[in-house]
Amino acid sequence: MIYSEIFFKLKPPFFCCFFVLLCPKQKKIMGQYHHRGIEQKWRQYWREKKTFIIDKNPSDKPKYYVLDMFPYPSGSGLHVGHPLGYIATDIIARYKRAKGFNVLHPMGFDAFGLPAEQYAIERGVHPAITTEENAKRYWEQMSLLGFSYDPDCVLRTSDKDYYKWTQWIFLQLFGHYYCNDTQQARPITELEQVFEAEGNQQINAATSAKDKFSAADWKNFTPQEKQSVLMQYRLAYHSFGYVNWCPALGTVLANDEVKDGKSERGGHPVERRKMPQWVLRITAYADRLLSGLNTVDFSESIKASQTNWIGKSEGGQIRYAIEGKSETLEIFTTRPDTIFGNTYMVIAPEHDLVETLTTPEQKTEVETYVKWAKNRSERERQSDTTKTGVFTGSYAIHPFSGEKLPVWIADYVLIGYGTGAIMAVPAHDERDYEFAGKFGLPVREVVQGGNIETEAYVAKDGILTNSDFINGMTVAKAIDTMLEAIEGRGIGKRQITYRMRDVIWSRQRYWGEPTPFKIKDGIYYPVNEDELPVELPEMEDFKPTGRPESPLIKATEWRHLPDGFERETNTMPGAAGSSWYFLRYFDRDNTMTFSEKKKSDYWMPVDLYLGGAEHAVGHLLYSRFWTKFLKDIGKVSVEEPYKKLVNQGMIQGTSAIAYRHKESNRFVSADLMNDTEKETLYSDIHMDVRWVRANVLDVEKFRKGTQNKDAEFTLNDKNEFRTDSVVEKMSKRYFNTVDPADVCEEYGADTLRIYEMFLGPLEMSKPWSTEGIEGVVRFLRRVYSWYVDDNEQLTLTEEPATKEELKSLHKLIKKISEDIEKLSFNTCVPAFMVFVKEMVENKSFKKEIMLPFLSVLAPFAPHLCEELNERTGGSSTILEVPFPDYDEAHLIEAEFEYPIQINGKVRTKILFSLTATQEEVESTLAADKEVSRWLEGKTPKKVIIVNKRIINVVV
RNA sequence: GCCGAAGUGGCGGAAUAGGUAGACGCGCAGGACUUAAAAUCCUGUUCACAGUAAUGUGAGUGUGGGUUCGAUUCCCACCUUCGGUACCA
Repeated sequence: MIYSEIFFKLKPPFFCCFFVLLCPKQKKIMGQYHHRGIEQKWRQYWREKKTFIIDKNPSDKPKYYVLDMFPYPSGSGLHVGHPLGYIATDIIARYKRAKGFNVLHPMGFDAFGLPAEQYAIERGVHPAITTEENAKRYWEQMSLLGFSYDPDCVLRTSDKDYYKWTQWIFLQLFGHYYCNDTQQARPITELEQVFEAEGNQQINAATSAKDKFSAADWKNFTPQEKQSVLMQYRLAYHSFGYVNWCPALGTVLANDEVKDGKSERGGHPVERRKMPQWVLRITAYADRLLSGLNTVDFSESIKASQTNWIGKSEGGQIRYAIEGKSETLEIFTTRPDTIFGNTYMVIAPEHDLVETLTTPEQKTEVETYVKWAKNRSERERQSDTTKTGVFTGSYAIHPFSGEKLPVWIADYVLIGYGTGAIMAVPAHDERDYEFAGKFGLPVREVVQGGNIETEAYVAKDGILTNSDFINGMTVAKAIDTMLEAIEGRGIGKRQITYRMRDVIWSRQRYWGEPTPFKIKDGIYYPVNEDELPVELPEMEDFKPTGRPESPLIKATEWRHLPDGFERETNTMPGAAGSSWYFLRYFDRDNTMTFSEKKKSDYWMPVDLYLGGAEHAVGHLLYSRFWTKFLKDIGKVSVEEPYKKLVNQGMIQGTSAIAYRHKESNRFVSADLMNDTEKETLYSDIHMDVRWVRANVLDVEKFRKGTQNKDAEFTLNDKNEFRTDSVVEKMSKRYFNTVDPADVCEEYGADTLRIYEMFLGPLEMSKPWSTEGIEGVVRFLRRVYSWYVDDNEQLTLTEEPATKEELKSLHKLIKKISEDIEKLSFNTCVPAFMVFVKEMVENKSFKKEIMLPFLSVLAPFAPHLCEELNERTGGSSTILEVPFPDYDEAHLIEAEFEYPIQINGKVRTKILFSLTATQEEVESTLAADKEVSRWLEGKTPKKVIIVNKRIINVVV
């Protein structure tokens, strides 16, 4: 096409000479690497021959399960940042397969949930349609990169054959409680039998129940009462409590979906609101989620995030009597040693005792404060930490000194943590110190070591004072002694508290799994298993209602059942489908069970799980929790779903910033002004990165691509318009996205695969830049022309390889296999480059070398290697060609050129046999001219020889 | 504040059971081919100083110390950047 354009523009005499000149070149070009034809051909081959489809039945072959976190198919399609992890896992998958493993490498779509639904609402198109379109587009984009996903595994969490089982698992959670004695989920029917026989006094279970009852009580309960008691034990339960309500999204959100008081998605403000909700009792599994971390291979930062999120803290729960009242106040503390420094009490504004404790004199003040505090948004509360509070008028009695302690209400005490009440020890807690200072409450030092005149002393280091029977003890000893004393007097107990809350599992949104329940007379009845799935009704108007209720409420026909029952209308959160999808890939079409145990016993756990660090707490905790539960009920055998987890770094975008005058439509080249001018006189405008190369804007492309046709440009003295560049998240909104399909078209999929690996370590974040991709193009071109000459003839010869050639090859095999195992893909690329360069330079065309090389390169550049494998006579796909093993025999060296250091500085190099003795080395060194020059006549004190590394002469 | 990760040429980054710092690639400079350009190939490229040059000398992996024959790698203190998290008692 390019040539023909030139032809038309040329005048006839030119035309002829150009044509003559072109001919030999044309021929040369024919013998060059053309990625388009090759890559298309092999993609088609793989598809038609079903190369990537494997038998999912258990076999004798060792298995390897390599999994990517599946994407939610957003409307913007993939950008070059997404495939980074997919390329890495594909290399692993192809490598392991060639190493003889039975490899499962699936891909699917996390299609339900908020992002997909928001996109649909913005477009005004039904989410079922947008999801379908987007998933299709993702799949096409992924196919371009040559990923070896098994097409028979592909699943969507929004398919009813899939979400049937999401609902089924939810019902199992509903049907079980957690027994703390056996540390295991048990059927709720067992619990009913116990209640029937002996009440709940002896039950040690994970529960929100506070009240104790006897067998007789149980029998007297109404059916509603019985159900509401059981709800307090179920692992999936319905409750009424404070939740994160986001009015803009029209739904409640889980704690991990709220960041800085705003919704993670969209950044809308979030309020606290009391609402009925479905909740999962993940806290029952807190300890197992924590201890399981020691058995898996996750990065330190992920383990740390999860540990922090679970937030286990050990301490004591202490009951305080209230002066003149029968009620008691329960508090939780990790510092019972400081109890003699306790000078007042604080309860949260939402605390149950607020009303009881408020005296008539304080009533108005308390009501005003509580109302103010409750209406305060999370955001305000977090950004403004100055202490506020109000006195209730009541006093608690110190359990040891008998002192009267004023009870205050303050919003620095959170209802969601511990008991929602604290014993305030201002001398040894920063928050209490600030509060006491502000409201003139006494500060009493009980641990020596700080200066409480100026600040609270919080270190757990010092000797107890002013503390009766624990005086003179260390903090650690005092904590233990005090806990003993509390238990001894029966005023409290040792207590472990978790920061992690039970997770709210209902959303007032359309695009999710319907929660499979029917309601009648206030009782929630699970839908029968044989009625699953409860299908999501098709609705024209699926938008949020704006009220705290699901849009499904409008599906009246669907909702009202003929037998007088009403369907639950809340749907499940996006995290539901992703909590177990890894169990479905290898048994996608099973209609009898969610995942056949025989198969999961073979395939689970996932050997390598790769994905973004943003799922460090949410998805990873939920899926670990579900796996543990499914193990408890005997449906899977693994305690942990992922053996090894790696987070790939983000590929950021490099945005191009142009400056437009604030008063006019004039853009000024960035090098023509200073930073102050940029800030004060100009607005930053993101330019589409496709218009910019090396910080210079192509003004013509801008004019063609923009709506802003009247823009004027002030160029610099080189007639260029320069932009500034900023590294930030790759996103449509910043016009800095790069489509992998464009890169594939221009440079090829193999090039993109290798280039993304070459950019740097997998786990590190790095900005995208196309500068440098040429190096990879040149490399692949060189590989091609090593096998195929300018006349499209194969170069390979039958001649036996030399010792040196075999050594280089086996060094490469060793390096590549070791580095792939370490996931160090970036270091593989230079090894390939050096090897090929060496072979080409030495004009080495030995089949003995070139055939194994193809297998080694194939995981990285599958299309090219398939092509060359076929041309060199390979009969099967390269996936079936075993990855070569290296042979130590080829790697043995007889001698080594040692760098010679004199006093730690390298001065020369001398070749020694690896068997040379210390004496031989020393005498050679003594005779060496260069060495003696540096010795300046002195005798060496010591000669250190490090085998195959270095020789250091110490003078 | 707390937790985690990371600081190496103009740039992306190599090298850590302590052993030649800067592999490989980009960029840049020079050269070959070409009437010319593109493409391709070759050479050089950490910095400073000296020399016409080959080369030589010194410094050098965020900063300051320490251990060692030898430190990018280990130890101590600090600085900076990024990510997570935060009134969690």
